[in-house]
Amino acid sequence: MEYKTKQQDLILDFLKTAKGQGLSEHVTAIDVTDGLKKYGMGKATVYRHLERLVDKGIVNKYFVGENASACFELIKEGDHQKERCYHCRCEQCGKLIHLHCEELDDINQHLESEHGFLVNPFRTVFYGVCAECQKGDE
Amino acid sequence: MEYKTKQQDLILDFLKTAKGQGLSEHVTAIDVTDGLKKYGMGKATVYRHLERLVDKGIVNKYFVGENASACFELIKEGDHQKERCYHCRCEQCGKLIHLHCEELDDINQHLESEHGFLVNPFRTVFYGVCAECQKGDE
DNA sequence: TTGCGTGCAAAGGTTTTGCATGGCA
DNA sequence: TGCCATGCAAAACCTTTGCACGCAA
Repeated sequence: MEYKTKQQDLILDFLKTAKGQGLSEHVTAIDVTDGLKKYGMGKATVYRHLERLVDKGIVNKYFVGENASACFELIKEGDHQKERCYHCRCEQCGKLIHLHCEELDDINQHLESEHGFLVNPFRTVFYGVCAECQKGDE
Repeated sequence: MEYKTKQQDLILDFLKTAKGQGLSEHVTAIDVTDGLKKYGMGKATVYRHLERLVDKGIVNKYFVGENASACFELIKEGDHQKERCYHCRCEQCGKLIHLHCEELDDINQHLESEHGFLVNPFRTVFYGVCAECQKGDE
């Protein structure tokens, strides 16, 4: 049995509107904790809810960057069908790039048919160097 | 100036032979620490050396799975040219699959030419579900 | 002898857990 | 009234840092 609580809604709302709060789409548990501290929410509650949302398949959890903190992202409705969103992480400036690309869909299909591996695009992050940082290197 | 020490060699040897020690190619700092504890090696030394090896480009550091612990992997000679090695992580059984695939090289080229993003294959991990676990699901 | 490398312990940051209390059904 | 959810604090966990000593050059 599961109860419906204020905190539950607050966390979901925060994830939905994270972009408007000066944060990127990539939100750490700390971000959520800090953002909701004003409502008197404890961090344990945040962690417990985020974990539960991940289990339910509503939220995606992934790791980017050097630090050991996980990122959470709401999975949008459309994402299940075609609006797949891939992440590229620049190892130099730390920027995280969202991109939608059919070629990447193709490679997932290839991995599935040839290697039997079904890719989860929400979790997968490409590491590398972004265009700007490549310019800076030269 | 850099000194040559016993510990340095021990860590490199451990990475080279990790596979033979009941571990996969994917070794965490904890694995190294535990494996070399018998030689009286402190964990700080392990972390400092691993970081240095990463800076030198000898060892690759990447994150897999739920826990926040980093994995380290020796970069083999051939890898720099064509023997690129991609990682696939099964979200269900936790298995980590190494694979060499030209199609994946193609996608990297695509990301570079079309999106200006230069992928680092050593860091990039595909998340998803492996063949066996897909069978189990049905 | 110089000063980098080491090991220990302590600190730092993130996440998990225990427990008494509060709130939903 | 039951019992899940919450908040606080403490613990667990991985990693980094400070410091005195040891060892390579």
